Amino acid sequence: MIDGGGGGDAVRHRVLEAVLRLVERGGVAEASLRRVAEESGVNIGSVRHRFGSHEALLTAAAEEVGARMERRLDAALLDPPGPSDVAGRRALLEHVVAALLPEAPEERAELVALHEFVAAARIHPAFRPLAARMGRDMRALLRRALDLAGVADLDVETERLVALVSGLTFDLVHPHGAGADTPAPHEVLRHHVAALIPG
Amino acid sequence: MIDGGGGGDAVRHRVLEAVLRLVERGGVAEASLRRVAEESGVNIGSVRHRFGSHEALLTAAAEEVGARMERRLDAALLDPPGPSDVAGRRALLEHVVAALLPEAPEERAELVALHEFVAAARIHPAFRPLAARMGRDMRALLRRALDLAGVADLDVETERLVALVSGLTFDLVHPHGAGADTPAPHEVLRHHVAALIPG
DNA sequence: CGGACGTTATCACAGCTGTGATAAACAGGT
DNA sequence: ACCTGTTTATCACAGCTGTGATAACGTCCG
Repeated sequence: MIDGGGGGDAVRHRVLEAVLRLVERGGVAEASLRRVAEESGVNIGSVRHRFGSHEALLTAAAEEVGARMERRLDAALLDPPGPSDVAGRRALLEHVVAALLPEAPEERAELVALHEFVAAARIHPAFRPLAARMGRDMRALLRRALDLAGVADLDVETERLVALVSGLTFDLVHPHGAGADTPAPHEVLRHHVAALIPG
Repeated sequence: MIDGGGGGDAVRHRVLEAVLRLVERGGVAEASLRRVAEESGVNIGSVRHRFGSHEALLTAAAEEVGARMERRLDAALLDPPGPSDVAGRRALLEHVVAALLPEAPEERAELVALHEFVAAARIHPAFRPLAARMGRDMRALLRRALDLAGVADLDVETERLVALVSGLTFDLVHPHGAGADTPAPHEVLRHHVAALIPG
C-alpha cells in the first residue's frame, strides 16, 4: 500500500501518531525521518515507501490532525440545540468555543501539534492550504455559533471572538507571563460570552 | 570587544540586524552562523569571537528586539495623558494597544521576529526568560492602560485584552483564513474599546 | 506455484550544522 | 616599538539531514 490517505491502516496510524508526538514535543523540525522511524518503531524504509518523501509525511500528519479537529468542531455544532433563553444561548457559545480549547490531554496535545503546523505554514508553503482551511473553519464555526446565539454585529463580533480564541490558544501553547493569580482561559471566555449576551 | 551587550557598536549592530532579518524571513532555524555571516557581511570568525556561541548570538538578538519593543511600550504610556471624557479614554486605550500592533514595516518586521523568538521559547529554553518578560510587560502595560481608562473588572478585562491582542498579533504574523471582507484588526480593536468604555 | 507488493535492512552521497583550532593582518593605546 | 584585542581567513571534525539505490524477506492473492 502506497498511502492514499485512507484511515484503516495500523502502520500508517503508528507512523502519523509518532510524527504528531514529535511535533508536539519539539516542533516540525524535530520530526525527521530517522526520528519518526525510531519513535514509531517502523523501519525508515517503510516510512519512505509509504509516504514518498519527508514533506509528504509531514503534510499527511498535518492533514490528519486537521481532520480530527474539524470532526470535533462539526460535532460541537451538531450536538446541542439547547434552549433559547439567555442562559441557553450563553451555554451554546461556551460549548462551541470549548471545542476549540479542549482540556483533555490527548486533545490538548493535538491542538499543540496543529498550532505548530499552522505556525510553520508561514515558512513552509506545504502547510499553507491546511492553515488557510483551519482558519476558515474556525471563522465559519464561530460565526454560526454567534448567529445562533442571536449576537448582532456578526462581522466584527466574529473577528473579535476569533482573535480572542486565537490569543487564548497561543497562550495555552506558549505559556509566557501568566502568573498563578491571572484568570484562567475559561473564565475569560465566560466573561466575554456574558458581555456578548447581556442578561 | 567581546560583547557586553552595549549598543554603540557598528559591527554588533550589523550582525544583530542580519539575525533579525533572517528570523523574520525564515524563523530561528534560518539564522545559522554561516548565514548570519553572509547576510551581515561580517566574517564568521568575527561573529563567533564576539558572541561566543550560536545560542548566545540568538539570545542577544532576541534581547535586542525585546528591548526595542519595551522602549516602544514605555513611550506609549508616558506620552499621552489626554482628556478624561469618553472619547479621550477610548483614545488612550487605542493608542496603547496600537504600540503592540505597529503598522510601520520595520516595526512590523521586528514584531514578527519577536513573535518568532517567543514561540521558539516553547522548545528552546534559552528564550524562556525573554518570553516570560515580554508576556509580563504586555500584561502590565494593558492593565495600567485599562486602569487609566477607568475600566472595571481589571483582572479579567486585562486577560481578555491580552488574549485579543495576542490573537490579532498571531493572525498578523501567520495570516490564515482571513478573507478580503473580514474586518481589519484596528476595526476589531476599536469595537472592543468601545464596548469596554460605553458612550 | 508464482508474481506483486509491503516491509526490513543497509550502504552511500552531498549538504548543512556548530564547534575547535590556527594563523595572519590590523588597530589602538601605553 | 610593543602588546593587546579585533577582524579576516581557513581547515578539520563529528553529527545530523533527505534522498537514491539495492537486496532480502514476508505475505497474500490469483
